[in-house]
Amino acid sequence: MPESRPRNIPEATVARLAVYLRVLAGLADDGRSHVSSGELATAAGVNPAGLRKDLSHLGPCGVRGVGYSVASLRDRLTETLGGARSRPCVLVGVGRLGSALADYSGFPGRGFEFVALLDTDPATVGSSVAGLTVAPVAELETVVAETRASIGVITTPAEVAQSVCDRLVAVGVRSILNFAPVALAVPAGVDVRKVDLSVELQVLAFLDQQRDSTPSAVEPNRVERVRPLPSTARAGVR
Amino acid sequence: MPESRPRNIPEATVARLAVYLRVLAGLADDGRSHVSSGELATAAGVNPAGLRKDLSHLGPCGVRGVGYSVASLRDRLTETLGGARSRPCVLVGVGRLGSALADYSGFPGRGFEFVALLDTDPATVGSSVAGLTVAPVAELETVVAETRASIGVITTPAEVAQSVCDRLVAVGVRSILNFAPVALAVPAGVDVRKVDLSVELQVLAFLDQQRDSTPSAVEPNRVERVRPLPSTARAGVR
DNA sequence: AGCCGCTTGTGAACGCCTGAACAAAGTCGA
DNA sequence: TCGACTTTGTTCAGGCGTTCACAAGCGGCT
Repeated sequence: MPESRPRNIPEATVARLAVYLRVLAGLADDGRSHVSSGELATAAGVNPAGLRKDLSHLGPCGVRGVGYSVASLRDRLTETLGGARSRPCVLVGVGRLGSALADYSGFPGRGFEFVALLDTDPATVGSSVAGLTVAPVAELETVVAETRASIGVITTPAEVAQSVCDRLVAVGVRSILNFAPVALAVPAGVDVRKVDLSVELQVLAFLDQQRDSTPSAVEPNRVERVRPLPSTARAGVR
Repeated sequence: MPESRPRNIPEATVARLAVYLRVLAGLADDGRSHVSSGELATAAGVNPAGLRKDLSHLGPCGVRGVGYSVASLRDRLTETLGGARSRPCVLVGVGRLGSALADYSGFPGRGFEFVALLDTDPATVGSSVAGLTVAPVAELETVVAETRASIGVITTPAEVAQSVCDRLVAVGVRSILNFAPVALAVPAGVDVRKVDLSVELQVLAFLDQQRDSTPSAVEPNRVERVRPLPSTARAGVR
């Protein structure tokens, strides 16, 4: 019985599960054997009730009156998130952002693993980044076919992002993480997640400006800790 | 009359406004004078109706039957998002990710501007990144006071992120963008946005795995183009 | 000058996610 | 062995965001 019943887990929940997994890894290193939902929630920066709801998506995995077993919950999350083996990822565009991301492959058990890095710059091609040798982007089709990569990461300039995306899709990549500031057009059946670092800063700047405009806003809200959202977190006066 | 009435714009809308602004800048460079909501929406990767709703938050700014004036809408978005002047940002942790971000300061009119880069590594301190000289992190308090920075960006290792955050908050920074994989604890009145690159990849890996587990899922959904969300976009079979 | 077509702006419904309160269950102590 | 406390798992209501669909308004053509 490989997968039990988690047929449809909300995307926001999946993102939080990954956070829980990281916290649990830290707790395991500290030698902890059990955790309560409250402690785990504060460490992850979420609401305890929400955490329990998230965990309920993969069936009962805690013991009432005691809490969650760190090791077993960690293993269960690892299995749910990453499956048995890590999925191979290809990264295109080994600039500063690209090489920083390549290092996130870090330790296994995360569900993904970089198997190839591609770039056009002759000065970068051939160099070693995160234990991999950078290959020329001209070999994209060959590399994807050999590694059977199903995930592509685009950290190229915006001008070439769409063409790189098209080539990735053409050779079978159906999951793409896009850091280029463009909206990629893809056929049905392809997942695209977009991360826009510039937009994140602009949003923060807007909130900062808005707060200055209203020194003491009408709502004296109080929040003790950060209240994370799918990918971003906010807390404080609005 | 500086600000008209946009007292409370949803955060998700603000993120999209930043995207629209970038698209408009490109259209202006191409010499376009007017755009329809449909064209702008496809370029930004959103729904036309949603785009109009987003724009409605800052009052009527289009002409019925014609569309939006590229230049005037761009100016209006610039004013709304960034205000009159760019807000000063301090970045702590000039690694690969940090230096990549520093370059995003790129051209002005984005609402933010890096005014200082800090790091602890003696090899990095003193070097020039994105036109700025990296200062030692020990001078954090002095630098923030001199530059009156109100936004802090944390691209340090996770171990020191909380202490850096505490120091930033102590000297008056009330908006923080956190790239370290930890949940920062901050007092009320401080905004924290978190970007977790590792989680993004894990979510993508999960979706990829889930799709493989269900070759032909129960729902034969069809989507022609990417359907973006606040910070991420997805499209395709689930 | 009047009509037609196009586009914006807005109102309402749908669905999702979040947050809180309640019941089930298991353990520890007596 | 029984009771009570602790903590999980679930259910319910509330809010937010997105989407669809229609009315209002403006330009261009005849």
